[in-house]
Amino acid sequence: MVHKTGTGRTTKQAFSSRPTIKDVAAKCGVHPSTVSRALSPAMSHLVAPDVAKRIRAAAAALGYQVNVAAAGLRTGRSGLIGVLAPDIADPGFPPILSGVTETLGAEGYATIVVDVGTDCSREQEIVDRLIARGVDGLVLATVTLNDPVVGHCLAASIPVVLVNRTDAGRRLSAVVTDDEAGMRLAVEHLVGLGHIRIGHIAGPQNVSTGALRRAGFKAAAARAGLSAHSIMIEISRAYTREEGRLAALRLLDRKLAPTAIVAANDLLALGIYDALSERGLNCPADVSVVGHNDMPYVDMLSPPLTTVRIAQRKMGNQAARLLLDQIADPTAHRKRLVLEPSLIVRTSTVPPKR
Amino acid sequence: MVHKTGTGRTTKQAFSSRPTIKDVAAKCGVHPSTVSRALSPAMSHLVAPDVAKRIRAAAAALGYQVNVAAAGLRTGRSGLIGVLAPDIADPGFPPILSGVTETLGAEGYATIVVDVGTDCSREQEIVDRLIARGVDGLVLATVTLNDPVVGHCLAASIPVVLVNRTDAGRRLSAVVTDDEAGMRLAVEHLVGLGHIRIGHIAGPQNVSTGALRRAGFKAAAARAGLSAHSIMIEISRAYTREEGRLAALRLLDRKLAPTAIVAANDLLALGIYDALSERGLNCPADVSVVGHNDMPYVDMLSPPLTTVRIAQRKMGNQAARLLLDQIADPTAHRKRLVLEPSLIVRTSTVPPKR
DNA sequence: GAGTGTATTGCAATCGATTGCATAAAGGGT
DNA sequence: ACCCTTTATGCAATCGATTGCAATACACTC
Repeated sequence: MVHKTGTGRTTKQAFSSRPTIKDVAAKCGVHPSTVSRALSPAMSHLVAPDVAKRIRAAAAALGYQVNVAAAGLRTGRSGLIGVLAPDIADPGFPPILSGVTETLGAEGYATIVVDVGTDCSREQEIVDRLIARGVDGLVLATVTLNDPVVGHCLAASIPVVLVNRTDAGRRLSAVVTDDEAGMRLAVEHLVGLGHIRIGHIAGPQNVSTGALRRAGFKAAAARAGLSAHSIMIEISRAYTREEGRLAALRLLDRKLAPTAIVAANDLLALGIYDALSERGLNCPADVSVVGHNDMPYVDMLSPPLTTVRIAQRKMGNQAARLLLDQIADPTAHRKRLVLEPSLIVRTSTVPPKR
Repeated sequence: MVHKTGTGRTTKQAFSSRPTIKDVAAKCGVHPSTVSRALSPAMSHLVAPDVAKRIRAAAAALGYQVNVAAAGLRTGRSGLIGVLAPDIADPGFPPILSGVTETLGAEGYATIVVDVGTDCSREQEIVDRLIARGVDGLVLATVTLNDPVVGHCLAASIPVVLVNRTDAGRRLSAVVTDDEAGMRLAVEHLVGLGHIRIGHIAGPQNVSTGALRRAGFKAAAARAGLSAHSIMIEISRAYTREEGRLAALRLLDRKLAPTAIVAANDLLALGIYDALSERGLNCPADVSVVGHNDMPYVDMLSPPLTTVRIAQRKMGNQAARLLLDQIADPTAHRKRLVLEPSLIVRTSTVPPKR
């Protein structure tokens, strides 16, 4: 007769499995709901002070921590925020991320960071997965100008804040820097040094920073009195050092090469340095270079890079705050914060030769 | 009398709230459990092929996605992994993180990355919070040699893998590089160039990389025939550029300054560059410098940095794999993977002057 | 001492999914 | 025809916490 009842199953939960609210309740001889109330700041006024104290003591003794996932199931809030990053390995991004997690962490939220890479279809899927995980909000640092993911998020009516990059329709809240102002600073600096043939290596034109900085470059050049044929623009396909190198080569190989180049991004500027040494040219003697972002350690390059500094950490902080506001009041209208950039002059820019 | 009852509460869930398994079940005229089975690869063989197809179609039509948190409550698995990072802004870390998330993401896990900063007490608390969130495992890149958090994790009997840094007792699985071998490569390279007075800027001695690299430096020097008083060591208090600068100054200000310095970390090497220019010295002419980690863009420094390359991404991949194995079989014994470093020779190292 | 509050606490439903067990229907063998 | 498998589906408990409502106890007023 095989009457062996399930073995090992009876262990129930002995082991070192985490204590639950029931364990605390049992230890105190009260109902779980009382424990829940005692431990919730918002509800603790409903339980007798001495009982509450006893419960808190028991909870501490047992090492009890509320199961956030279980609580979230009931309350509908997971305390999770999804962050989509274009490329974590880009040194320009971590400061933004720091800012986001700092502000969010202070409010008890944890962040799930996903490195999207280039693949745009993946982006949609990633957002869906995060929503399935029950995130309370999303921070997107990846959107392209006409990104389908924007409509997708709107349809899901989930709080979203864009950071660094914005969408064409401006349908979502965003924290960005003034891309046009940044380029104006760069161009005015170069014109002030005496440059009259200036090149620009633009970023991908389907992301706002690429398009806006290019427009800003053109506007600033015109404003500074440079004619249309004294500026030249090459568009890179990605914000990478290699793409920057390729675009810079195209610029340098023109009949009338520029005496200064403004990059839409520091990584592109690194590529310019590569291209220059490849062509046997010297920066800044032959060509001045201006970057954008002031990512960490560009002051250690040879030569130290003149670049447009943007307040990345602050950008992250403010994006997080905007998101928190939006979670607190989902009906609130979308907002747009624009941070002012500043120019950090180092030694990659000098007056043109003779 | 304030008898206003909660308004707006009755909304129930109309809105655009996500569909649940019940909605799918209703639409197909089957029981939720059937839907659950149809949608779970492991259980779908239990439901009739045509019904399963109908269910999948309905789920797709409704845009249904399983609520991972709810499922996790029942199954006890959250699909979440916690990662503790020493400092996200350190360019050396993102590649490790990429590796971890890549491997974990492929298996359906999402990662919560927390930047711990310096504060050690915070670390304990962060781990507790992550456990409360129900993470299925932890990747720690932050442990110190005698970190109380190790015992804490052991007590919680939660799968943990250490990465890059290890604990003194070797009580947890870990993926690290051969710190001693790396220093041997550096020292042998310098000795081969003819250096006979070599300095070392060690990292904090309470983390394994700091202690092991220092030990490795000493061993390699002895092995290469350098006497104890021809090597000199300064210990930095943190892996930062500023601490590197300070330690380098101490080294340079000794009566008999070294002709070459090996840093335990590239960030420290940056500080050496700073200190050198501060003292009016030139690298490599006056002092050769070797870094450690080969973090991104150190090839663009002036001069390009000779450094010990470690396979960060691979380290991340393997740590993730180890963690997955440990989750699959919690009784499995702890493992230790040691990756071999290699030396990348650039132009920051040359033979000593005359 | 009845009436009216007010302060505490318990009860039970609920969130969304999973899964062991029971049941029902269909197929097969003799 | 009957019994025994298989196969497919439904039922209901469960995971851990929260919260509206009900119930009890105690205090206070007149």
